[in-house]
Amino acid sequence: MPERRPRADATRNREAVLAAADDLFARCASPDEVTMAAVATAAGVGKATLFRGYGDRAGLLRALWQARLGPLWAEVEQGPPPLGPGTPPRQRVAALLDAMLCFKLDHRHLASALESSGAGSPYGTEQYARAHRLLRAELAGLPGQDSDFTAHALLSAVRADLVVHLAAAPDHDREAARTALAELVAAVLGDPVDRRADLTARTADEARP
Amino acid sequence: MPERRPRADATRNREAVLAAADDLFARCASPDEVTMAAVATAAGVGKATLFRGYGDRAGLLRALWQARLGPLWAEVEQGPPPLGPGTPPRQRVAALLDAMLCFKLDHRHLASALESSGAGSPYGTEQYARAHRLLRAELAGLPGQDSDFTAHALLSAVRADLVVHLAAAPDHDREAARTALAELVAAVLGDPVDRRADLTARTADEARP
DNA sequence: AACCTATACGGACCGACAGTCCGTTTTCAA
DNA sequence: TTGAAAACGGACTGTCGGTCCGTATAGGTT
Repeated sequence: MPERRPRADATRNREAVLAAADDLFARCASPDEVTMAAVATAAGVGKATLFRGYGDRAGLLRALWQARLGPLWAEVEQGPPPLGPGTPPRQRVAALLDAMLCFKLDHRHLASALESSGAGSPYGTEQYARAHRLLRAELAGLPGQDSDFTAHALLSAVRADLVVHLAAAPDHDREAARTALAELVAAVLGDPVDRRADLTARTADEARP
Repeated sequence: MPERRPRADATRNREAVLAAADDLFARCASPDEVTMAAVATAAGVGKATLFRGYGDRAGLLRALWQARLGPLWAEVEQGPPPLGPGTPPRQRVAALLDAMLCFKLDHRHLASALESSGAGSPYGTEQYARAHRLLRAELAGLPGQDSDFTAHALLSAVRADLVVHLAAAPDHDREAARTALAELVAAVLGDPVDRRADLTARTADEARP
């Protein structure tokens, strides 16, 4: 079997569809006002081409997400610290969550499209499973609670629709959000340094009668 | 204006619809195989009666959720400790989250129906706003991080689809889940007792070269 | 009991959208 | 050049949420 490579027009159209979809999701307020027909038209392509290329709506969303997430994930898997492997667990977990928050802030439209109209719940997607496995593995090297549940809980703090909700607030501030998340992570991990300082200060305040 | 009360058949039908919907959601695997027509038929009622009574699908879901959640919410607002008011913040937050976890475990089908096919994201519903306000208020009385974000993060740890996902695992154990959540809450709140003990142990381990 | 009307009922109907089918066009290797 | 595999596109279908409107009924009035 000579293993033909795909035809030129096919790959060209794949690209066009992804670009068109990205653009439309960015432009529209709600993900589900972006119909498959609209994507097809915007990409200058027939509807069947969408479905042939991606199976269904959820497939298109997943592919688009995958394409955008690719670089970040590569950095996580084989990049330098603090995202890459070989980083001490505490720092890597913090870096991972910070990166996810930033990524989702930068790709809100896609993120919410994926979660809401995408494929029901994010749990059960391969993406989620990978992120969860990684996080759980890092947490397992740390003292403290049930690493499986903790990984879920940390990931849930950067879920797309929560991020979208936070970012939609009139007084939203990216850096403040990152700080708040970092503090949460530190608290959950029981960061020895911050926690000790924090404890000390609080004790000093409260102990004074 | 004499403020007529609704006709007897109207209220009877309202009940019937709620009961039928609850039953159907419990019986079906995925929430969106429960069509409005099916609910109408199961309730022995015309489709228009559903829409007249609840506006749209999301409205029906919300009403159903509200009806089931009512008792719990009443307990939170005016019941005895630890759920009711007057409880010390740490304990009340823990009790609230535990209660939410249990409630969602007991009403998985409804919970996931509400979140997935319901009305897109839970943020923006009055229900969520109330829970968030309450939690934030309790957290504000505690030292530590940004109480607004922390409230969101804690609530996200008991989101319906996460709970459903956890409960679907073959080795799921209700008590273990409650414990894991309680530990998470303690960590996030920086529970002074547990935390200090924990710190001591860990420091002793790590400090030794 | 007969009557009257606001209120509610129900199922035929509509528009929209995800997903499919099939005749036509394009690529590309021989 | 040619022919067949690969890809295309838009008309078509099935389903579902939601509406419309003629009909039935509750329940107050006489």
